[in-house]
Amino acid sequence: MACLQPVRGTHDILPKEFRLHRFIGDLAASIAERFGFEEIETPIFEFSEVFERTLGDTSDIVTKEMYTFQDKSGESLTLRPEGTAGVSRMIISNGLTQKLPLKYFYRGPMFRYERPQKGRYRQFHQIGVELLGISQPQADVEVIALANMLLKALEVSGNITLEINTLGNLVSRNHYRKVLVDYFNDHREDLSEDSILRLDKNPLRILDSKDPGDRKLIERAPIFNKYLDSESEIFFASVCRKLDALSISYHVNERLVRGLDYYGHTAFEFKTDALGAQGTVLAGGRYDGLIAQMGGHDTPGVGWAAGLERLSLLIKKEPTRKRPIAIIPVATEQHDLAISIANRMREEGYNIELAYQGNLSKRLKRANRLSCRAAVILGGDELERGKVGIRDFDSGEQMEAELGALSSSLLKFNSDC
RNA sequence: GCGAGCGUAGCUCAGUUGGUUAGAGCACCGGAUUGUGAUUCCGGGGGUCGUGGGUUCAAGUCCCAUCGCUCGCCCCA
Repeated sequence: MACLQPVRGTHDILPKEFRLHRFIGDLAASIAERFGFEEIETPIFEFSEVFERTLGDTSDIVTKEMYTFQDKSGESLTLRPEGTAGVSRMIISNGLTQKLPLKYFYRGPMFRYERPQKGRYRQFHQIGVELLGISQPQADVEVIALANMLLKALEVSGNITLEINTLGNLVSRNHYRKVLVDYFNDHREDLSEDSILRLDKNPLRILDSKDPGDRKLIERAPIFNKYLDSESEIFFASVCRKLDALSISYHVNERLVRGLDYYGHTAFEFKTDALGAQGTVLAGGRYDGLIAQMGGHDTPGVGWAAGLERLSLLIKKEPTRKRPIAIIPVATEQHDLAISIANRMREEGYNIELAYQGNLSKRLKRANRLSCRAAVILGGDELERGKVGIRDFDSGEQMEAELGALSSSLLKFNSDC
């Protein structure tokens, strides 16, 4: 029986949910297009090195969180855990750094070997954008504005707030890290077990700790802003000023950090309180060091990604779709006619449900259940006079129409649901 | 990987201190109505009670293991 279950953390996407995914994805693609971002797709697996190289050997991520396996030739492959590394590899492989700046939108499944939680799965789906080749704050603001516009268009429920922070440039960040490590070392005995480990592996992440004891220490911890050099300061101020100019509201969260070394300057997250512990709906930042770290020419980049599963949980209104019209033969004698009328109407752009089987009552019942707007009823008596019945499911009225002028008679039944 | 809670029909759930043949609503299928949907009435199919083991005269109920789900921790690229 175990084999008939989906693998832990994966799930089937049935039509209702799929419509929602497509709605979000299509809307995102179209808004991205307004900003000049073109949609691309990279493979859903890469040589493991693509991801390992970007992550370094530091964290749990490589050992614990990736879907890594060997293929038949012995190559180590990894199902992509996120989009940026693949896009970066694509840019290097195709020599696209000749044509900077590059603006890409992508969507598709991602894989992480994690324990499932609310809005968090082993196979999940993301949309994302990357803007490469621009080291000025305009790029950061462009991608944030795009994200903001998308969330607004989606009319997502829950209080979504934009939190933003700067991680500074490399010099500032190293300086701050040193100060932070010193501070926490002085209070080592008060740190949680997890955070003592983080002190060595990833000290900035302590600022994100949920442990109440840690949080007290964090409140009094040195703040990043004070250790920014002037370049970092000017950069962040410029991002904020431009957001103000666009009337995009944000909250500066000095504790907002990123785990990996290639991140710098802007980091941002759109968060909601409606999803428990998994409150980040859309997150991104500047990753100027990434492409160089992967072995390409030093190329700045900034982008974000958002999970469709989480976004879906926040969508209030169902996406609409065109209601179909049913073509219903009364008896088997009309089946051939029905299928040819159905196809003709489809060629003219109508959504047509052909009633395949059952008596008239059942066919109508089924058409009704499929939320058809109307039914074209093909009965022997009417057809002899060159007519068909048209039943309006909303009003309950039924009228006759010329078979030859069917298409125009159906025009008024174009509606969404 | 760690912790807690939960697994009874497609869905939501009931099932007494362990006691005969495991129930309801919704959904589905059929009929009333073989040329007219939603309403109504009548009927029907569906379950190895997540799985395996144990205790017991007797287990959906108690115990152990395992799988899964949910929420949280770690991690969050």
